Amino acid sequence: MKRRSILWFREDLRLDDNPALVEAAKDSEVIPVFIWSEGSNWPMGAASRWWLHHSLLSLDASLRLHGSRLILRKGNPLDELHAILRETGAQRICFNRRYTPFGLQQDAKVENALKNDRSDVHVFSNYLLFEPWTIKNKSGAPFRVFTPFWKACLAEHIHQRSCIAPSEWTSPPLWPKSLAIEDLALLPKLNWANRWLEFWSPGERGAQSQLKHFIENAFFQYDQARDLPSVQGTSRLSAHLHFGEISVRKIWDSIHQAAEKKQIAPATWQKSQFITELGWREFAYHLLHHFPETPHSPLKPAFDSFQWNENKDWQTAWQKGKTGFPIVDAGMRELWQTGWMHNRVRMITASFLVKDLLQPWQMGARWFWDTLVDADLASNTLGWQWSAGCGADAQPFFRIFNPVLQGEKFDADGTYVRKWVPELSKLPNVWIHKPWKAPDAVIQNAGVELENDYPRPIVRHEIAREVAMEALRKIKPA
DNA sequence: TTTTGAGTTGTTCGA
DNA sequence: GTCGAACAACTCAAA
Repeated sequence: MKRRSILWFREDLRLDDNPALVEAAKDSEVIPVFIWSEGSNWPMGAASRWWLHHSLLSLDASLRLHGSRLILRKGNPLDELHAILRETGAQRICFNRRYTPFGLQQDAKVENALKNDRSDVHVFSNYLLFEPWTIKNKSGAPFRVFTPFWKACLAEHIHQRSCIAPSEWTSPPLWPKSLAIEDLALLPKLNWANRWLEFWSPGERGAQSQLKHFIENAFFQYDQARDLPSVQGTSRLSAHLHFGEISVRKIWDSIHQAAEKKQIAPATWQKSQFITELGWREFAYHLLHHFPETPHSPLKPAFDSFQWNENKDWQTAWQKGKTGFPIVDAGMRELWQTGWMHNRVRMITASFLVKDLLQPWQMGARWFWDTLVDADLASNTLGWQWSAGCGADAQPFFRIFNPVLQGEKFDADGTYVRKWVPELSKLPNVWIHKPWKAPDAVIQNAGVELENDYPRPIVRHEIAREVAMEALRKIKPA
């Protein structure tokens, strides 16, 4: 009898460069399975669930082209895997490792339990370029500064061999029972995400075409364009990467090839800003692994004593994009309307919440977690702690962004603000980032009535900055 | 052990 | 408008 293998999909919703699939298909019938489970202390946010819903549909469609299909289950993963083993008589289970503290822990439990039951378990690594526990500084401790971390990574040999999907594989004579996608209830109940398919193409095919598009149109201009939120200068691969619709190795390889074609040396393209961004993703997982409390606690303990000034009205204004600062409001509305926000604007809105409004960074992190289609525990944590100044790169005094300056610098012609804050669209460029300073006649001409059509600023930045500086000075050293 | 240089993406002030 | 220095201050990483 031919071997029978369960291929357990999680954050690797693709067929290409999927070592677990290659192993599962080796001389074996393949049973692809996805198990929806909500046991984690960071249950998936609403926007990510929307993405997952569509990604699973896409994965099932790809599998069906191979005469296969995706078996959907929900509940405790170990129980479900046991049930499927019983139902199908499979003897092997293959999966790719996850790297959140919860994911690693759960996978270890599952792996041990299954091995104890004499199942044949194969676990692979391909979510990251480097295992978080292999990179160490000269004292053998984890890095807390990005630059030496990434330098140490690049000095390592990168195993960049991708594997390709088996051209065909066999299916079992009978499929185990599967839920319908609707049974997982992943889509939001409100009609919040209805238009998102206009913005995004979840799934492996969408991921690959986005990568191609990025390399052809934006990679070589990344340094100049990545900071401009009105321009498609970034990769927009984050959600695809998070769900493993494309592997980071595949991205690395593709850029390698494109650079080679232009005769750009490895030493050069490996130092490019975009590759460095991949490095930040590695660093985020490095930190999350070594400091698993950081999704809710500051890496720098001194910040435990920081005096926040919780204010529900301000939090709501920030969430809804009604702070009176156009660049902040544009970002928050882009987030709400598309499930995504440009990276530059993530920094601006985060700095504003934490420094200008003195709201706890954890509150912002939770909001992003729920509303971003690319929500990733490692990157979200790193980003918020960086903005708050309590993380791996503590320069809190230097990181109080001026929302007007940032707007004028990175959205000079106001295109981004006009798109997401249309009530200001008729304001001339000079005033687009500071409508409260515009002369009455200009405001009237633009058809805006401050307070009714668009709020006045909920704080004065110059004062808020001083207050934040004072609060930062008061932090007691740990 | 001590010292030294440096740290993703800033802002403000004064010349 | 542009430029460089100062801001305020600490910890990390390596020599």
